[in-house]
Amino acid sequence: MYEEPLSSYHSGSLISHLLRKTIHSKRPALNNAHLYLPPSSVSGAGLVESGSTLAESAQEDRSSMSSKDSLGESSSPGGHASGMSAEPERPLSEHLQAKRARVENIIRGMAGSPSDRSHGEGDGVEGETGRYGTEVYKESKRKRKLPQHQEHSHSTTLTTTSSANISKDEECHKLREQLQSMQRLLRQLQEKFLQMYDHGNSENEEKGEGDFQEDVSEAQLDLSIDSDNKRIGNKERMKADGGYLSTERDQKSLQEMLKCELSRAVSESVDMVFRKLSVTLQNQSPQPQACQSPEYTNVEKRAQQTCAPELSDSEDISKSRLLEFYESTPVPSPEHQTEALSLVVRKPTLNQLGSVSQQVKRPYPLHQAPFQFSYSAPLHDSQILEHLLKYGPHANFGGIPCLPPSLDRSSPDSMDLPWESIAMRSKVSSGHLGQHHRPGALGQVTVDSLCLPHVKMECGDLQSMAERSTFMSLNIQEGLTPNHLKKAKLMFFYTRYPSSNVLKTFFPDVKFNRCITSQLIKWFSNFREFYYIQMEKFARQAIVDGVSDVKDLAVTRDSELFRALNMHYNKANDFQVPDRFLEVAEITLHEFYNAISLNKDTDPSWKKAIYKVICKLDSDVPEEFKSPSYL
DNA sequence: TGAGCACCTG
DNA sequence: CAGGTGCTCA
Repeated sequence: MYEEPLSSYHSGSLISHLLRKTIHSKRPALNNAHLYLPPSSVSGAGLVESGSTLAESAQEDRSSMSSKDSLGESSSPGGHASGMSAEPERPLSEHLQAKRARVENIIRGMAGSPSDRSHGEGDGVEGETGRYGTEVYKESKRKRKLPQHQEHSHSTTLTTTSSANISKDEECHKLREQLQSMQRLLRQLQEKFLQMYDHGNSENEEKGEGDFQEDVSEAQLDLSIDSDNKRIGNKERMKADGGYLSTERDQKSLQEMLKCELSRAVSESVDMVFRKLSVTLQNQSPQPQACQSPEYTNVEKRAQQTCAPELSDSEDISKSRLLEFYESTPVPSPEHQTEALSLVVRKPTLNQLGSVSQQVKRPYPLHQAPFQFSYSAPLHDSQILEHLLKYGPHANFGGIPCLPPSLDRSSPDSMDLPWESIAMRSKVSSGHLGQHHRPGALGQVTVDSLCLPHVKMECGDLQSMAERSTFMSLNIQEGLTPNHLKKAKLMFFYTRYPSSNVLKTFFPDVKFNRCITSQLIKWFSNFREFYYIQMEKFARQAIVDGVSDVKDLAVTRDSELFRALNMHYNKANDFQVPDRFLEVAEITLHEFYNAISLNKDTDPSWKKAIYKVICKLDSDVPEEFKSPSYL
């Protein structure tokens, strides 16, 4: 679809990536399916022999697998995953107004968003964080050390407000290009918006049943996560009211409204920026009179607030400079902030329940945030717009796991990683994982892990140290968090015997050392222990119960055995356990059953043979888990 | 010798 | 889940 030809910052790939994400409403249930081995064929020796073949055939078409459990995705305990809480009734007009306001907020936010960012920008930050890696575990030191780079760069920007030597034409040209690309993106946003809206409508009218599509359109429609957490989506409410058709007209009008707002905002913001540019270029004064003009719209006011000192800076008004220009914007007064911060992340979702006053709380100057968000991946307006495209200005950026230095930025993958991810929140501060976490919803949440510069700007807005540490924890970790544990447990559904390399690959946000590695290995060891204990227990129980044939021992999602395992590794039950795990569990159960039946358990090392079998049955862990922010 | 594992224990 | 222990293996 849409590609950004002028883009020097991957917006094209980002967009297509997002569109892909959107299109694939469901993650493939098992993209790493292994050859299924019927229990009858599982004699220990045979399996061991075919071990390597097994691994190779892991890529085989899954159709070769017998699907005893047809429950598959649909067996997901559906309802709970919607994450929608009931909302007190609210008049439709009010709701529409709220949406309208949100759209305006987006646009205002866009007006103040960084135009671009050079790839070099992150270097300093990364270098800084990279050095922390050393053996020592003193987090506090780390935190104190980190902000330096930012402080430096920002104060530099703030203080050098003179002598722009570069050709104004060139400058103008660059800005124009950026603005044009921004304009295109805004249009894209608009189209996407309406497209999704329409799509969502038809989907829902056809199906009448909430599914991922609805989730997507809902997420995109509902441009903000209301701070009071009371709202539910338009459609949700309509559904509650007993149908869509009756409210079709309202939706249409809302749609029209959105269209108008977006069109207006696009032209306004572009015009405004051009105006601002010309004003700034004319009088290199940091305080153009235009700023005071009362007739400016809110959008313009926002931009005027940001227009102050910086454009005159520098030998080279590069993209990164422009970004700093925005980032170093002086903290606006509260009454302005309510408008200006709309684009910006205020805080992790959990505490987004907070009041509007949170928006104006900024205990630290932007550039003096008491802790650092290093973002190795450069962030761009396109990314911001993409995020808005999906989530709106208030969407949760809380899970932003800035790419750890360990991820080589030169690697093409490092750019992609955040997009593959799910917002992660440390259980330390968030309690439980959101209910939204289910495979089908992966695509929906991916962009939450954007590393937007605004996050850095807003870190001062976080209210509690707990939140800050949560944010910190999203950078490179020197310890394992409860979220890592949870992730490890989910990984166990795929691999019972992960290699160290796998662990390193799938915990990229963890700074590995001997201790961490052994801890992770220990975790999996404990998982296996529980797993095998359950297997033995249920196998013995089956024998006691008089089960005479292994074929009568099936492991389905209804099985007690599965419930026990699921309770252990997936307590919140918000993860769709892969079918393959059920198969492996069944094989394991059969192994135990057979061994016990044959009195092999008299041999003290009788389990070893079983272990040998089971360790061959590991699957590849899905790519999503590679994201540092998964969960 | 160290890594990785299972097992036992708290 | 982590600590300790003993075993195996490279």
